[in-house]
Amino acid sequence: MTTAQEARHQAEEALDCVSYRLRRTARVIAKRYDDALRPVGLRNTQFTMINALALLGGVSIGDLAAELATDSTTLTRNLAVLVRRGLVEDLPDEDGRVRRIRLTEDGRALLAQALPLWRAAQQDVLHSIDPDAWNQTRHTLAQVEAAATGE
Amino acid sequence: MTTAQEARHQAEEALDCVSYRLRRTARVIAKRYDDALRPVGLRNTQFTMINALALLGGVSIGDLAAELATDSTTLTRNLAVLVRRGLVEDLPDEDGRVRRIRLTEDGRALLAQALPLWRAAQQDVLHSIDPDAWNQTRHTLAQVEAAATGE
DNA sequence: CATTATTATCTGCATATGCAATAAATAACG
DNA sequence: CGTTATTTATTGCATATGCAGATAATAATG
Repeated sequence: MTTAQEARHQAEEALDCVSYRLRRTARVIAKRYDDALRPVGLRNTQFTMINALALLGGVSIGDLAAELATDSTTLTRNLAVLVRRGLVEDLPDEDGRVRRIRLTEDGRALLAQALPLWRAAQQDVLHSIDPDAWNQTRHTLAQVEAAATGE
Repeated sequence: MTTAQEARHQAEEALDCVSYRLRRTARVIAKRYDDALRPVGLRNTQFTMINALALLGGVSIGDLAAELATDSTTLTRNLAVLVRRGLVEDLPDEDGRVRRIRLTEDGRALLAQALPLWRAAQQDVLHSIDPDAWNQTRHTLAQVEAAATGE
């Protein structure tokens, strides 16, 4: 019979969906970091953007999007929130199409406040698993990412 | 000196953020599955909800939210999209506060169409890594999730 | 049984996400 | 040098996400 039992079996199989598992854990863990960063008024994504800009100041939106593996239209809007708050500024480039993005002094100061909060959350999460587990997982994540984007 | 070099060092450290890595890979992989499911007009999250409902028909929003580790307010809105499309129906319960959610016939039929598309994407992703890698990663994800929610 | 507490869901608000299409500017070409 | 192609960024649209607060209904209490 291919009806009820078969459908049930297939649905159970699909619970192992890689995308579902990743999105689910990402949601749960993001909440953890969001809680940790709340005192400085930053969310996960914002912390990541600011942190990346601390390393790549003066980068274009396209390059930053590639660096963070984000869609550039998403990044445009996410950055707008930080610009509105005075944490980031976007300056014109010689090339009239390009905007150069960089941290303001306020942005850099807030990042300094956020880093200890982030580090506490990070250590908390890492302490919940075997020391090697995160290295293996990070490696696997990088592999599936490369395969998904590289083809 | 604790200024430029130190700040740079800390920012590099924060690139290993567990939350960032998970969200990033989840984004990339979700896109992969979204592409695969586009022919049937379903997105990742919708496929997951419909699939869960194939197993847990007649469940309440709260229970389904707990099952999917999602916020119930998010689920309320995500389900509304599926109800609007006639894939899901929500019926009143004896308890006047509770809504019983279940698939419609159309929803069940669409899931049947979606499953082969999902399976192709899943196999594609799994083939990009070592056979054991996903088992290990899934285990690690479950561990960090449990630690983050259980405390 | 009336009052209070708890529970289930939904709304308002803000951010996050990406596709399709647009606008603006530079680059390439003939 | 003018036309066409390409590149960079933005907007319109729709879904995804969760916190705070509101609403409605049941449960607990005295």
